[in-house]
Amino acid sequence: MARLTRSFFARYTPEVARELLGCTIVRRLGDTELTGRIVEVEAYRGADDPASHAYRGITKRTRVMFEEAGHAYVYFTMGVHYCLNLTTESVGEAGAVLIRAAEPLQGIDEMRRRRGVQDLARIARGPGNLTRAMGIDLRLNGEDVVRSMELFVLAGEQEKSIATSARIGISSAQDRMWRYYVEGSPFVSGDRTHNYRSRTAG
DNA sequence: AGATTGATGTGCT
DNA sequence: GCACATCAATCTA
Repeated sequence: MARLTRSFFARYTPEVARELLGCTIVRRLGDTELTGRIVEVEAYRGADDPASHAYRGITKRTRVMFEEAGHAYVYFTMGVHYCLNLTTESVGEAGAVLIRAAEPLQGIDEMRRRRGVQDLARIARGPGNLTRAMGIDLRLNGEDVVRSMELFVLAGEQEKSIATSARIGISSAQDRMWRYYVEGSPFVSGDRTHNYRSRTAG
């Protein structure tokens, strides 16, 4: 499968988010290649999205969300976790897709070791767990995933059964169904409440 | 300069 | 359901 291009990312964020489902995220660490099929994402935009880090404009942290699409936006949260986003939209328009969960494909033993759990379904379920499994931290903030050899995304089959819900851990903009996930996948995070409140779409 | 606040995960109850 | 680990950016003054 071919690598995702700049023009794939430089579009309306919810559309990019939906189409990232089924794509393969690749993390190269020297000889080892850690890969997973993306099964859960969330879309975040800018001035029109109160739930977004970019809502209040450009800051040191959110700068990358406003620049050229197709870059990694990595941030640290709760004193413990890193979260990986891929930037979207045109230059000057903020946008990013949070990668929330993936189905492990290659380098499973290495990811098990990094996570310290055996259960395949738990290795990359949840944004903090995914980055931990794949060795992603602030050093990759700003990485150009269109050109990088360390972190990139391969195109996949378009998912058929996609469900949506409000974004997890967000109190504002509850009416915006900007979380997308593969319906029924055991690799998806979120409790029964979140997934019950969702609806099929696509 | 100091305080506040998380786009979380786990383990215990 | 709830406590807690633990840090960087942002907010407040």
